[in-house]
Amino acid sequence: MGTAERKEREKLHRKEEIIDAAEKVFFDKGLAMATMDEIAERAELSKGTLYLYYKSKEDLYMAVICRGHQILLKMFQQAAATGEPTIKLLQNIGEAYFAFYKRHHDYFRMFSFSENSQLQSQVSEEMRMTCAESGQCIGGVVQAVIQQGKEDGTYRPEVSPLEMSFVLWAHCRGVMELIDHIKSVPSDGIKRACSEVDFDKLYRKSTAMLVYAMLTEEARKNFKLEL
Amino acid sequence: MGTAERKEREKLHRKEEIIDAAEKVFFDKGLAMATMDEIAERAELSKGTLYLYYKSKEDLYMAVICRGHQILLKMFQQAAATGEPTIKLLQNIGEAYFAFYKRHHDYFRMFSFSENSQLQSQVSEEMRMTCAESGQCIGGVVQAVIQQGKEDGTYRPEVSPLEMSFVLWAHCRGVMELIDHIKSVPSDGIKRACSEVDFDKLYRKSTAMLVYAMLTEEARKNFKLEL
Amino acid sequence: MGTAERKEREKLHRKEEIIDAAEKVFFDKGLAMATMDEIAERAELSKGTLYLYYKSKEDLYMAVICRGHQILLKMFQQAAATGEPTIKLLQNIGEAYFAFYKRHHDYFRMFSFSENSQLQSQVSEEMRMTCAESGQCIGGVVQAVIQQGKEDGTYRPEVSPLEMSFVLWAHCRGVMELIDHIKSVPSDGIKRACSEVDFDKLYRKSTAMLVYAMLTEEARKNFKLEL
Amino acid sequence: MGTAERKEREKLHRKEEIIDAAEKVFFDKGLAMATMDEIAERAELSKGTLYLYYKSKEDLYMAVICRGHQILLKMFQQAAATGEPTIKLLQNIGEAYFAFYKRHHDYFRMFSFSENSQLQSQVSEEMRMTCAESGQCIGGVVQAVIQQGKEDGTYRPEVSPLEMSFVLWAHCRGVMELIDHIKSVPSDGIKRACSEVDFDKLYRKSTAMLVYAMLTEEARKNFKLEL
DNA sequence: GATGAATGAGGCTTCATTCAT
DNA sequence: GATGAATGAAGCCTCATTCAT
Repeated sequence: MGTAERKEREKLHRKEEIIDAAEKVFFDKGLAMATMDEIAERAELSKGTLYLYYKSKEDLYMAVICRGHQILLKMFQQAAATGEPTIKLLQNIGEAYFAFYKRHHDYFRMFSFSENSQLQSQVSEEMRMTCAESGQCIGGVVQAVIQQGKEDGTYRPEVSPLEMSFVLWAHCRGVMELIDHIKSVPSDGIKRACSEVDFDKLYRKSTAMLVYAMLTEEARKNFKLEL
Repeated sequence: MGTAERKEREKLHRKEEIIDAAEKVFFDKGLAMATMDEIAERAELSKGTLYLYYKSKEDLYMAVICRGHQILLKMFQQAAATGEPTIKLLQNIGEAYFAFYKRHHDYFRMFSFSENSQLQSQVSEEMRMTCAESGQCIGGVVQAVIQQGKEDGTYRPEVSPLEMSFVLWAHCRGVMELIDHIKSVPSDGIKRACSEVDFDKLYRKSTAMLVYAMLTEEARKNFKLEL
Repeated sequence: MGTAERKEREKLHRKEEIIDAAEKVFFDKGLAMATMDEIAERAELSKGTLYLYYKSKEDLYMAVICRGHQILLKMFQQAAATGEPTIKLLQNIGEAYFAFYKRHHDYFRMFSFSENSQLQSQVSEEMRMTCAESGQCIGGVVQAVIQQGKEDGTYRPEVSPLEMSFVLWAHCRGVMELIDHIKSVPSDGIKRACSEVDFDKLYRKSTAMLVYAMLTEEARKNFKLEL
Repeated sequence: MGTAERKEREKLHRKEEIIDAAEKVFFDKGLAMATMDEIAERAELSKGTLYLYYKSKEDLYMAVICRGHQILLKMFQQAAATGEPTIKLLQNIGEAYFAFYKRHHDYFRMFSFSENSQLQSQVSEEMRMTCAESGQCIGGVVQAVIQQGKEDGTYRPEVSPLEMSFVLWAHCRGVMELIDHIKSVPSDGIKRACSEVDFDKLYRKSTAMLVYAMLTEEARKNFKLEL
């Protein structure tokens, strides 16, 4: 019956509204400082209702993470679907990740925080799974592109798509975290030392270094690595 | 007079004892779940005494971070002082970082967590400075080695030691964080997919990829990059 | 709907219950020594619930003050509504204030304490306003009576009701505070010196002195001032 | 011996220094918010030393009160020693009290607070006595002036110097407390209502009202009471 | 006499979560 | 399904006072 469907739709819609409110609060206050009261108020719902849809504050936090995953996934998928040569696709993805960091700064920071093991232990099994899956999808896009690149002779045959997707993902994240940290830390010492560093370029360069190492001799001919 | 000196020494010693206790609790419970009560009990001191030496729980947390920095710094310094060729030295440092991750797992995790901006905002200006400085020393070791390698023709002239120290540091951290995360997440899905991945090797490979990209043509001849 | 009304009523009732408990504790221990624990226990509520109704211990203290204001206001209103000649009404109010001091000793003391500026700074803006208003109502009663007396020729035309209400109020309070202080201080020296002073009479006499000064020549004829 | 004397002098001097520091802190923070740490720091002494000279924070507070008493006493004595007619002397004292309120605002407020019975119960018997005595001296000056006025026919024979000194003292204090309260309370409502009240004049007027009532018929001829 | 490190009791307040309506 | 009042466990931190040096 349409009734059940409608109910289901409404339920999903309500869940989205809650996340709308939650993410604003989490962005602003962080997990520890956020309160269910504030989220409820922002969602124009009672605190009790929040618990009707999410088991705990931590689950709600992870639900926001999941939404972030969806956004990033979409960006990756678009980056990988331009029909350009595979070597360009990987660059596109790198750019997409950087764009995500810049445009969705708050999500990016939540991603890092969400791996905290104390947090994980407080999240429901179910939500943890959901989130892990949405995270894997993202990695899947990278893997697929590398696989494709292997097949068309761009990447060396010994390259493992799974491994290299890990490496690229971890690398990019590590570099962006560093950039983020340096920019946010109010240490004049560091800031002065880094005044000449162009972090945007550095991100691209460093990623290119990894890609370069994966290329076949043939592909390297068309790839100019600038340090 | 010796009296003042002794007092000073005892004060420092007491601070160390407090950190001894604090780190055990933080390792075990994380910042949020750790309580000053437990730390005091473990240090066999009253809670009030803790506050005589550290301004807040967060400051104490950062003091533990600083100790971790010291440990890592020492490991980096030893890795860089073997007298081996510069190309080896960077590998040594990479290995040292990985060894640190494995031996001092808890410190490593605290490092990541400590960059949380909510936390930073609760730490006293003074402690934030202290910690930032100890962190910079570590980077300094890497920079120096790269500089040395540039001078002896191992690394390309266009390599910037500051930039590359950032990249290497961030890369290694990113990869180790990923490894740590995959290992700790109880998602069977990921685990199965990764069952064949040798993470130790992957760490080395990925780091080598970056190093490789930095090498001069000459140096590459003696460097075998395995993917 | 009646539901909302009932809820509202219950809420007010709960607030009253909390004040019931709080005033007992404040009377007994004073602000500094009173604890929210004890108030909660006396109210048979959890401590958290207290904070659902009052923002802080200080706000709760002021809420008790407000109740005291209500009591005094009622006493003043009754004293001013006997239909007696205006000269008697002011005496009635003076008597009412003295009766309040004797019957509601604890409230009286709290009134003095509540003007402490340290305390005021810890009270919420909202509560401060509420309390200030309830205080002003009391003064309003005195003003009205003086105004009435001016109009019927009892008090001199140059008498300002606002000013004289201030003076009478302050005078009475000052005298009662002194009496209270002398009685409570365990200094034998003072006690002996005052053994012959009839404080009840003194209060009346001193107030009469002020009233006398306000009277028209005409009214003075019917007013016997005893010193 | 001179040695013992010198020691005594030094001890007194040290006690004064401590009060110097303490009063600054109490003026600034009030009793509850003041800490022995801050007082010690301001006195450039260790906390332990404070306790060598004063038994408790409360005792120290009362020691400051005593100093205030001395100041006021001196002002009263000067006011009463001008050789003017007795009717003027009482006015002088009233003016002196008002001047004290204005110049030594902080002492004045402490006077009020010091009568709090919770505080009294925490003060040492010894200090309480000392303070009570210094307080009585002040009243003594007023009494003496009234006595003198009785003898020279200014005040009615039935006037009791002890009682009237109480009344005048209490009255003045009550009026000044009210003025102080109105000025410090940030309630616009009250402020607007009082914008036309000249509090300095009101203080004088109200005090004159009391004095007027005490005068003999003869004396009243030369006394113009303005309301 | 002076110090200042150590104490430790205890206060206020916050919030995630539940449950009766 | 929605509410929101009530809970109650804990947490961080303060500070007057003491005492060994």
